[in-house]
This record gives sequence, C-alpha cells and structure tokens, in this order.
Amino acid sequence: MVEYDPQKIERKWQDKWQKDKIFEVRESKKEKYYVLEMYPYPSSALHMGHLRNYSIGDTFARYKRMRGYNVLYPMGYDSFGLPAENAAIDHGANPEEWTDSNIEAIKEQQKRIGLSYDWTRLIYSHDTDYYKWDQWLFLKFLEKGLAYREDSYVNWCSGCNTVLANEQVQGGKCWRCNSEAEQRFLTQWFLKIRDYAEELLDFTDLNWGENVKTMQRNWIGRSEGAIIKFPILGEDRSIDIFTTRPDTLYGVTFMVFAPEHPWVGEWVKGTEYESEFEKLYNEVMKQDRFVRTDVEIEKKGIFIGKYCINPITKEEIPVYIGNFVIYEYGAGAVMAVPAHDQRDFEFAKKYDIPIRIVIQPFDYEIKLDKMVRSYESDGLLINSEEFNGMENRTAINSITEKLDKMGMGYATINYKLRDWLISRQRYWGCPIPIIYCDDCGIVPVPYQDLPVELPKDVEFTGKGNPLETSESYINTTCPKCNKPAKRETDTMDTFVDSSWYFFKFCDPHTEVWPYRKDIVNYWMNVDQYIGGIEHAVMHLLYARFFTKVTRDLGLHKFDEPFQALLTQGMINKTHPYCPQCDSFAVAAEKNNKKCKRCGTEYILKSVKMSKSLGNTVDPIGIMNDYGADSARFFILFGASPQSGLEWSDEGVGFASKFIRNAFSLLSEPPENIRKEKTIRDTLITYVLNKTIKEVTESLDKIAIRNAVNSIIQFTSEFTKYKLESVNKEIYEMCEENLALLLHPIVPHVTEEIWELKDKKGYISLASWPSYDEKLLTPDSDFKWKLMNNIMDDINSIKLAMKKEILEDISIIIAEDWKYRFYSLLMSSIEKTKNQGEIMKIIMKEKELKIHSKYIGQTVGKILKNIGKYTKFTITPNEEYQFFSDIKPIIEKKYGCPVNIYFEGDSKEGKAIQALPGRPALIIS
RNA sequence: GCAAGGGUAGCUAAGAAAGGUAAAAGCGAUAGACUUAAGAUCUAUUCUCCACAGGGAGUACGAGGGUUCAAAUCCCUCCCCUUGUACCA
Repeated sequence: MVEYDPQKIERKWQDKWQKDKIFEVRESKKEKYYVLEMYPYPSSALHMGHLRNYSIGDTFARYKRMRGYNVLYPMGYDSFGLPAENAAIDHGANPEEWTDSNIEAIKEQQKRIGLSYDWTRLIYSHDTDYYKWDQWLFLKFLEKGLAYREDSYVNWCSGCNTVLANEQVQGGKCWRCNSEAEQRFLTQWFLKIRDYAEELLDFTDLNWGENVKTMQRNWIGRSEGAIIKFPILGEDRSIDIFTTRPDTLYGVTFMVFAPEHPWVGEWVKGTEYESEFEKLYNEVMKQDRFVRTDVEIEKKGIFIGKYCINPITKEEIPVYIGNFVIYEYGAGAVMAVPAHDQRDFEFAKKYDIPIRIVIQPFDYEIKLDKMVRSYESDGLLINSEEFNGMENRTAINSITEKLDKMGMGYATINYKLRDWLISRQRYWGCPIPIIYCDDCGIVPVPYQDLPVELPKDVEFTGKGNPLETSESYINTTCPKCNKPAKRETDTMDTFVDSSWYFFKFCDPHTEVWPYRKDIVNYWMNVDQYIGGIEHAVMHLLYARFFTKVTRDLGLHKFDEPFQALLTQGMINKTHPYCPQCDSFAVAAEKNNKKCKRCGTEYILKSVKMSKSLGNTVDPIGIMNDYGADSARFFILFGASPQSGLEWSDEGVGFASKFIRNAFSLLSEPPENIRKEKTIRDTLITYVLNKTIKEVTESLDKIAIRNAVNSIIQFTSEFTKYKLESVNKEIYEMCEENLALLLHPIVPHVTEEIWELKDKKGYISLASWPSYDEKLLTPDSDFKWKLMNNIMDDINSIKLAMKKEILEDISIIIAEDWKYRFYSLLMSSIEKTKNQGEIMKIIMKEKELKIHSKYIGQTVGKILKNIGKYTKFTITPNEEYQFFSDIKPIIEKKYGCPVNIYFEGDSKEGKAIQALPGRPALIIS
C-alpha cells in the first residue's frame, strides 16, 4: 500500500514544475487562452476569498491547458494603496519595505496552493518599471485632452490636516483623531471617462452576466433631455440646467440649487440670508449623502434672495437652495415644476411657492386647489402658449427646438457617470508627472524624464500629504524655462494601476513601450476574467475605459479588455450575534456567551469573514492539516463559483477523506481481474463516458462544483466496480480518465498517480480525455437506470418485509401487450393529461380492450406520478436478456439466487404488477 | 435612499431560460456488517404520520396572495440577507 502524504507530494511536484518551467509560455502558433484573476492587493496573509479565487482560476487554466491551448496565466500585485501608508503612520514602517515583505509572504502562500502561474511575468504597481508607464499613459491622456484639472470636494480632517478616504470617515468623524470631517474644495486631476460613456454602454459580444452589465448601465445612467439656460437676474451668466422634462418648462415656478454650489456662497455673502444659509449648509454637509436623496426624507431649503429668468416665459423665478439637490449631478441645480414632480411639489407646499399646472391628463381634469400630489404622467399641455393642446411627449421635442432657435437651450444626453477623479493627496501611489512653473504654468514632465520616482526623504506624521515633506521632490526646475518650479504632489488613484495591468502581463519586461503591440495583439484580450462581484462597477468600468483610450492611442486593436467575466461570491461564516443590539461580537468578545452591553444571549448568524470580527479561517492552517489539494477540493465543492459560500469545517474533512480514498483507489491494483467482458464493463464504460461529457461541459462553463459532483459520483461507481471484479483494459481506461478529470482540481495528487502508473511526462501537460457520444444512447441510459431502480425496489420491499436476509428473488418481465399499452399511454400523455381521453385512445385497440380494468387502474396510478415512469422502453426479450446479464450482480449483492421469468410463465399473483421497465418482484 | 444579486430539508447545495417523482449530490445523524476497540470502509435509512410487498395520506423550497389539471420554477405584494454607492481595493 502506498502512503498518501500530501505535504511531501505537494512540495515535490511544485519543485518539479518550477524546475522544468512547464508553465512558462511564449507566443506561438497555437491558439492562445488568457485566464486572469483580478489584480490582488498584497495583504500579508492569504485569506479564504483568495484561496477560492485562485482555485477557480487555476482549475480553469489547467483545464484549458489540457484542452491544448497556449494558456497565459500570470500573477502580479496591486501594491500601491492606503494600507502601506497607514502602516508608516501607525508603526513607522517604510511603505516600500513593508509592501515588499507582504508580497514575499503572499507569494509563498500562493505557491503552496499549487497554482500554475507563469511566475516569470510577475509585475507589481510600485515597481518604477511599471508606474513609469502609468505616468506615460497620463501624459498621453493629457495630450489627447482626456485629463484636466478642476475643483472638487474632498472629505477633510482639520485635526490631521489631511484628506480622508470615505472609509476613514466613521460616523462623520475622522477615524484617527475623531475630529468632525468637513467638506473642502481642492483643485484636482480628472480623466474624462464621460467622453467614452456612450461606448461603455455597448456590451455587444461580451460574455458577461446580465447583472454586471445592468449595474454598469445604471451607473453610467444615460438619460435623454435638454440643457436649458436660465439667465441669472442682474448677472451676465446663466445656469445651464439639465432636464428630461422640457415639456414642463412653462410650469417652472422656482429653481433649486445644491447648497454646496459655489455660486450660492457668493450670492449670500454679506446678505441677510447668509446666517440662515450657513446653518443649512452645515447641516446638509453632515447629512448622510444617501439620506439626502431619499424620497421619504423631509425636504429642507431656503430662499436666498436671488432670481433667475425662465427663458421661455421671461418670468422672474426665485432661487432656493435645497438639501435634495446634489452638486455632482448635472449642473448642481434643478428647475422646479411642483405640479409635475413630487419632490418639487412637497417643497413648494412647504415653502408656499406657487404651483402651475401645465399638463392635463387625457381623461380627467386636475384642479389646483384639490391637488394632494403632483401629476407625473402624460397628458395635454395647458398654460403653455403656442404649445397648448399638444401631447407632452411631442412637446418635449417642440419646446427644445424653440429653445434651440432662441439660443437658450438644446437637446442633449446626460450621464450620471462622473469624470474620474484620480488625484490622491497621498504618498504611496504613482506620482502625477506635472510641474507647476510660475511663468509657464502647468508643464508636463517630458517623456524622457520619466519615471518621476517617489522620494525617500519623507516624513509620515499622519498630517497632510507626506510627499509635501520632501524638499528634494517638490523643488525642481521647469522643463520649459529652467527656472525653479514645483512638482505636483498628488499621486494617482490605484484604480489607474489596475486599469491596464492585463496588457503589461503580455509583455512584462519591455523597456521602450508600455508593451509591444504585436505581442499584446496575440495574447489579448483576456478570455476569462475572474474576481469578486464587488468590482462589478468601478474597476471593470475603468479598465474598459483605459482599453478604449489605449486603443485610440494605437497601442493595440481591442475594444474590450475582458471577453468573459466570472464574478465569484463571498465567503461567510457564522458568528455570535446579539439580536438586541443588532450587532456582531467583535474579535475580542467572540468567545463570550452573552452580549457585553445588554446581557442578551448571543445567537449564531452568518456574516462575511472579516478581520475585525475575527471570524476568518486561515487557509494555510487547512493546507498544513490536510494539504493544498484538500483545501482546493473543499473550496471548489463547497459552492458554485458565483454563489456565496457558507463556511463549514466538516466539508474539509470530507475533502481530505475523498482525496485519500481516490488516491488508494487509483494507486492500488484491483484484486479480481477477469478476461471476459460483461454487462458490468459496458455499464461502467457508459458511466465513464457520461461523466467525461458532464465534466467537460461543466468546466467549459466554469461550473466547477457540478464538475466535482459528477467526479464524486463516478468515483463511487468506479469503487464498486473495482470491488466486484474488473476487466483489465476497461479498468485501466477508467483509472487513467479519472486521474485526468481530477487533475485540474487536485493537481499534486494526480501528478503523483501519473508517475506511479509510469505514465510519460506531466499530467499537467497531458491531453483532456474525450468521450464517445455513440455510447451515450437512451438505451444505455435506460439500462443504467433499470439496474439502479431494481436495486432500489428490492431494498424497499426488503425494508417493508422487515427481513434481514433474503432467500430468493424472482424478477418477472411484463407480457407483450403491456408494452403495446405502455407505449400508447406514453404517447397519449404527450397530448393530454385527461384520463378519460387517454382511455378512449387506448380502448380503440381490441387487443387491449380485454384488459380494460387493469389498464384503467394503471393509467390512474401513472397519471398521478407522471415523472416517475420512463418514456423510453426496450422489448420484453431485451429486458429479459438485460436482467439475465446483471443477475450475478444482484445475486452477489443480496447473497441469494435470482430467477427471471416472463409474466405468462409465472403462477404468482403479484406477477400482474409487472410493467415495461418495471418488472414485478417476488422476494422471500 | 438608489442599483444589482440572493433566501430550497439538521447543514452545504443543484434544480428556476423550456411548470409535471418530497427536490440531485455531499456532509451530518441513525441502524447494520467488518474490527478486541477506535478509526477507516461497506450496506441501508434519514420531511411528518400510517402500512409486515415496491404503498397511502399530509405538510413543504423566506411569508402571503394569484395564474394553471399541475408551481421551488410563471405573476403580484411584503419581510430578511449580501454586494456596490465614485478617496479601501
């Protein structure tokens, strides 16, 4: 007996794979396949989500490799970002050393999983050879007019004198010093993703889930409407607002600006409205931004003493500010039509602003004094001068055209999507290659001066942007005029790094270009991208945007980066939860029985694994205990890739047990070998072919759990087959194919078996098994089920008899006329489920009429449980032959003689129960 | 709030586009075989109740309605959970 030692085997094969460089790939004539997992942040410890992501990716990559593709399967690290900077602030760590050591740690852990990466292609964002090209791309964006500067709000902590990320604002306060977070304007860099909004809405030919496509469509939020110019009374400028309802223009009775709109501050300064404005402004700035746009929330606003002019009626209309208007969307102001917009209606009622009806429903009339809510549906225009009587849908275009002629508006398309703010006032990111010169203004760093490297002489105090503490960095000379100048201290959003890394993997070590066009054109685009659903919108949208811009720069020929997308679910685990306080126990309290605050007894509730709750399970622990193959098998069988996964330790035990059994099944020789072929060989061959088909089709769809399930079932059948007695040739075929099917899931143990069986080369490089479609006939399927059903029936009777040991089993095959009746019944059921009609059809046959009583009863029985009866049948003689063939199997299993009769030859009363595919049984 | 996804037996989980078997598979549990024992393995059972012949009745796929001969599956309402929400990645 060969011992299964996962640790030894896994180390051995990982070393061999590396030594023989079997996963390193080059461009070739073979068809390529690019499998990619989302660029991971290199946190020091591997977690279950990683294990799952990589196990899915590696299984799929290995499968595609066995299918004969030239598979590109690389790994790299999204290594810029806040955590390194926080480590520097909190424990004085050097961000670069800290990040490098994290990468080393996670790389070692990844290697233990047995992932078939081409490690020579490793890249990481904080490598100057990588971020140099971030900067290069930024300059290209700038040249194309796709990068610009504009003022925008940030969360600001005056205590730390620094910008706060949203996650650093907790309950409206700074997470570090607990000061109140404020909103502050800064001039920052943006990328014009809106220029590509229309193209980003096109998902033609992409093999993505509808859910992700819908989320992106909603995020982009295209809406057709018009820009309407409302001149500001007493000023030269006008506010250009966007509306989808120009048909209601005659009903505009006021304007509402977002309180944070910069003009508002100017207008109220030094007026009687200033103090009231300040009050509302501060209140709104603290209000949760989700709450602000809630339709249920109380509308608050004030008049600010300013007027606009309705461009079409020339009326002066008052300007208000309101909490429900958001600066980021549209112009940061809306035209208010209280009669036809519920939000405006409530606002108008509250502040006693006039309401003017401009649309009347087709079939009834609304009256101003009886209105309790706005009328938002369609109708005919009134109070709208020459447009009176027009249907409002038509009026949308007509009014817009009129505005256009007047030069006061035009039809346009608006997007909810905002341009991408890439400026970060942080150290640990890619520097934006810009120099500010007093004389020359904003000057891009010349291409030959790239990369602009992050300086080392910085201080991490938690106050301000650390880059500003580096004199050597800030002070430079202007590339144009050579006078002293200052560097931009903003760095780029890390989403920039992850927006083009998939190109770099194709050609990681080139120095002249970010990547060479012909090489990228061979490998791209990514055939299968795998990652968490949490990236459905931002990362995936930014990467698509970059792909389109770099295409327009002539860097490659692709419109889309990711041809197919798999979004995996999250991993949850039960954790103590207090229903009273509606909160989970924190890590320190997780062993308590009762809630610390209210004394309520904890119940267990499922929640996603997180460090803060301490309900994480370390995959390294599992790999130490059971081996990487078990860990992979467990995580892949636990749930389908897309669905969430509930953690349970028991599954791990099963995974390990299964692999041990599979190992001995495949490594130990069978005891009973026979020369001749029997029905058993035919049946196991059928099941094997069926399994190969199922596993192949499942893996094509990355339905890995289904594939594993089929393999488990085949393994169980194969084990039984081996215990009975085997034909050598059939046995070896099953053995080899099972190893091949298992390989993508559990690569190490299958390599070991491959070697034990003296097979040539690596199983990792072997070909995927094929199946013979000709063997998968309804006839084989019927016989396979017939065998299993007869066993089930014998078991049921045995149980009802309460008999432990059986003495004799008789199998009685139905008479010929029953086959005629049965096939007639099955074809009639296709047409009708009505028993009377079915009986009429059957009773037309003279031969059957004499059995009318029996047929009546049987039809009733079968109709009750349609699904229980097979449509396919074989002839009585074939059935007789089949049972004669499997007779030894039944005799062996139940330890008693088995006899087979035709119904006509049997004197038993129960023989009448026999039906096609369901023989009568007499057991004693 | 908005957007997307989900809720199936003690547990994990398939089934849902094409409505038709109390609903695959695995775990766990129970009983038996093997074993000195444990473990491993094998066999059977596992929604409830009844039945000493493969059966019958009831209840059931988050809750409540509806469509249909027939609903986990189609439609409506509600509840709960997860993810994202633009400076975490």
